[in-house]
Amino acid sequence: MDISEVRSRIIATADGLYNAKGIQSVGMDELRTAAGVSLKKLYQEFPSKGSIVMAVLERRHQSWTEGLDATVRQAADPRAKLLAIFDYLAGWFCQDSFRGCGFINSFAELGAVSPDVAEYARKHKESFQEYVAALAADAGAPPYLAPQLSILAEGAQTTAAIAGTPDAAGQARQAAEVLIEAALLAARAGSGLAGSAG
Amino acid sequence: MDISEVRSRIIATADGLYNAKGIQSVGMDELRTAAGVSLKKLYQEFPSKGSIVMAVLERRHQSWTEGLDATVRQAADPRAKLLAIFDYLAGWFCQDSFRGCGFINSFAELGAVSPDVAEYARKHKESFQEYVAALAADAGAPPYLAPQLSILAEGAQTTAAIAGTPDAAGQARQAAEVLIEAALLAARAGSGLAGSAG
DNA sequence: CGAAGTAGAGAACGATCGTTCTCTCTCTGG
DNA sequence: CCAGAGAGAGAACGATCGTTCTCTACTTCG
Repeated sequence: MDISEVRSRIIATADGLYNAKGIQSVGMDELRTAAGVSLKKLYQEFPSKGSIVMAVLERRHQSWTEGLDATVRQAADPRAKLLAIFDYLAGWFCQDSFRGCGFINSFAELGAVSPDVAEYARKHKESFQEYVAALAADAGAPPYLAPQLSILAEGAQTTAAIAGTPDAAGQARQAAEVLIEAALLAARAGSGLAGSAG
Repeated sequence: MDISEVRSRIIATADGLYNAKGIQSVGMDELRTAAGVSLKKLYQEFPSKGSIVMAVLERRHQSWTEGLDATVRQAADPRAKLLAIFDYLAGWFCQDSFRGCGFINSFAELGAVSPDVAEYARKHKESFQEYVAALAADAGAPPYLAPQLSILAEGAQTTAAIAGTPDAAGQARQAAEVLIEAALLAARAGSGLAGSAG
């Protein structure tokens, strides 16, 4: 467990530094100092910087998934769960450490030269879309709603990051309300017709 | 004019390389070879790599603005102009060279360490939002519509880049239709009431 | 023709990167 | 008390980066 403690401390430190300054701007020596471990131990735990990057991405994925799900679970009904996605974003955007989605950033930085990073970012976004799709299905919405909400969430992240303000979360949430409303109306109308016809 | 020709050739080459491989992954020597100029001439035209990056950002901003406006101008009515934004995105996403929004990417890569890059990315996004706001105002939509459509456009860009498919453009366009419809309905209802009251 | 200024090619330089090696110190087993 | 394994600190290494310098060749003007 001690060996795991130092490992997770390295990953957590790397996560913070990579988020704050970008991956390529943080050298192994800076990470070593910040994590308070020897360079030898660092390379004992990880064979290369690339493997640290992948470990950080895994940590981010887990953190995002758990945090999002915790917020969504607090919502009462399926429609509120869909909107809770944007409440989670709002809380995230207000953190001082927020500098945009770590997967979008790492993809932008390394996606073209590191297939592993590109693939992991793709899978992360795919899993988010599937998560939204499950929530939308629970709400009885037609399948086209999930990509729409996912795109809104992605856009809110980059907009908030570049603008430096959390406004985009609320704006995206209001847009989501409209889209959900319209999709549910269409579904009810569609299923009603189909139901009466079937 | 010849001095300007070599300069623009350098910028165009740098744009292509930076887009394809990321800024930090492209060295001055690679740029020199690809542009077919001597290292001396390169540093004669630009004092540093950073200034080339800024010149590339300017070129991207101009290219984006002109391309978008050309597509928008072809649309007949204000509502179609708003939707034309997503048609422009669709065409862009289908290009082989598409690797995401260059401003999002450069912000992710250098925003934390280069205030100039961060500021330019912010201004670019701001100008896009103002452009959308003007189109939305022409359509008679309430002011909240523009940020919603901007966020959709941003999200479509990152989604398409990471997923590697152009699907997001169409999905965002459909969402935009719903949002525009709802906003115009609300505006007509609101102005109708206000007008009858005033 | 001859001299001088200019441009190109690439070597060179200092800095920094990821990674490895060395040296020293400590801790443990007998 | 001692021998040896292991860990920490940081020097060292090769590669690469951005940037500058050198050397050569060509061109142009008198």
